Amino acid sequence: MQPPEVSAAPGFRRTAHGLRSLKDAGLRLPSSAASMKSGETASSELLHAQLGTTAFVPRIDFFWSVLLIWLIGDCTISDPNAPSQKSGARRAKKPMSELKLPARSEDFSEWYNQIVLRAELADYAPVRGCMIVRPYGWALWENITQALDRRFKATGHVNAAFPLLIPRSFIEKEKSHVAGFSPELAVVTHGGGEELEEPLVIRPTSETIIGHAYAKWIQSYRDLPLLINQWNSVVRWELRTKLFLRTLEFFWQEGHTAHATLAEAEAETRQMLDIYTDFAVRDAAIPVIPGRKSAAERFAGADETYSIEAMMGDGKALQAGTSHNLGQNFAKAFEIRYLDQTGALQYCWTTSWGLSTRFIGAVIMVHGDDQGLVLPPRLAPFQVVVVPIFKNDEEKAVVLPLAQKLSGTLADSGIRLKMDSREGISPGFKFNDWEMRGVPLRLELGPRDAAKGSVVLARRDRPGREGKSIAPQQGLETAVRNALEEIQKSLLDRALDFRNKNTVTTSDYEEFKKAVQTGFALSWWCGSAPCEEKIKEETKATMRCIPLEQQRRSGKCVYCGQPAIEQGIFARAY
RNA sequence: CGGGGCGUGGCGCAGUCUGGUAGCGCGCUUGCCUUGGGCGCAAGAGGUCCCCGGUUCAAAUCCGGGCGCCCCGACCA
Repeated sequence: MQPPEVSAAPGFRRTAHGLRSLKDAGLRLPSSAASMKSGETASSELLHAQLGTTAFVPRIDFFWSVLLIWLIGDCTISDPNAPSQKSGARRAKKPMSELKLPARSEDFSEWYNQIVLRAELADYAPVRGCMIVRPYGWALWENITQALDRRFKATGHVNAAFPLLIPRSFIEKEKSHVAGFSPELAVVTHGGGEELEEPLVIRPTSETIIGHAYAKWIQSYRDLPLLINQWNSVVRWELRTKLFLRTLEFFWQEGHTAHATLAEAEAETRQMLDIYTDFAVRDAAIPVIPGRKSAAERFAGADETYSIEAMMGDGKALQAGTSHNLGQNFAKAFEIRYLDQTGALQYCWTTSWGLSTRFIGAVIMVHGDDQGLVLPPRLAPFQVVVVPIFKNDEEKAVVLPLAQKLSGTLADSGIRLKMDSREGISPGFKFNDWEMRGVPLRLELGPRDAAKGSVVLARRDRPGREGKSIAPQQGLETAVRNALEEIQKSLLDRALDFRNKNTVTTSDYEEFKKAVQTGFALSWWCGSAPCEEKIKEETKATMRCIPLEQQRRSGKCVYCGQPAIEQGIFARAY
């Protein structure tokens, strides 16, 4: 069934709370039409009966609609050109637009909000700007944390936990750090009913408190490198928030390392950037551009900041992970020193790196489509959903045990699987439901399959008939694994293709301005802050990063025309 | 922090202008019926109308104050 065209759409904007609605996305009935619903139920049956048997459909149709209007009073039902009252009545009764997401191409922002809520990834919390991560969203986050944690451990890092509360004086010890963070600090002034002597801040990041600890723990070059990571949440008092992308509190990991030399610290910084890149590409199927940040975009307190930048489905950029070389800034502020082999006292070189729940936003915005979420198999909480189909006890007795058996086999082989045995819900509903929630592969198993020894596989990355195929129950595990691999690959290919199509390499400022409206511009930049600033003012695009991979040529700055030796990615950003 | 919108069963809204019985849809519960792309029928449960104060015989509605949320513009993962 096609979603109905409800004629009153223009000008009928959702109200604020409508944005939260799970159920009425896109429903734009005028109140008069809505009120028709109550009166129309009985009549609609009548209409069906009449329409089914008469040759004078158009006349009868008109007659009945007039009667209906008359009965109901002030009712602006309908478009007289509607195909028939039959469908008209059904529409009013059960508008499918109610169940449908806003189209991604029409309202990207609203589409995003709806997906987060309807796929049950997260919900709004009672405090402005905070989010509740729901089990399904948290399961996704857990898979992200595991994929990263594995990589951290493999490169010699260990996990620990540092406190939530930090003495305010700590934040003030590193001057650019204070400048960067003080506007967004949450400060605790009272405890135990008394005003505190020294206010505490809720960590916006943990460089300072970890610096304090490292100063105690590090004495000798033998204590280095120190490689610690922590999984936690931090608070930054943001003014404009959006679930996952920007919330007051967010979850992340922050790695903090100390090294004997600048070279080592730089190598660590770059290694972690590589790890983020590898994770994004291989596990999340998100192509990213690893690069160096300009001075203006650098972390408060870092000598050098690197990031991976990804293109979202609307052409905007999202910083998906960052890695900082902190030089000796924090080492000096917190006296993190060691005795080297010659017995000389040296300041350490430190790094920090983080990836947050914002990454979930990237997954949504890179892969999602009009049907909802699309999750890459390697991160999906459920890689496969099994929908059994039957219409009576007899069929149920055949189908259900078979579905359970096949599910059991697949689950035992390590495939993350959900068997949807909810009763009283039609298979069609389940199809749509799990598509909205992004499950990569659906297995449909009905009486016909049971008889033929087959299963229907439906790929989420190709909605509808196109993505369906029939596989034998024998050797299903292999077929499923192959399908998941293919989906993983096709998601990456598609995202990469999209990014390439929407990235323009240009030295012409007019062309540049056009490019950053819809995607990325790769352009020569002279490296001066004023040019960067002007570009931002004039186009709203910022310097996302200077890609690590550079051509060896040189060129002219896209803004000022002065000689430039590096090309940067410019884009509007989240 | 500036501009706009909103606050009424779980969710979305009507009712507020013009004061007098709190209503609709969805969802939920129970039963029947259905189930290969968002089923249907019937019967139920569920509300301090954001808070405080005022006016009035009477306030969801009028007046004053407060709180909260969402959306659009300057900083950040």
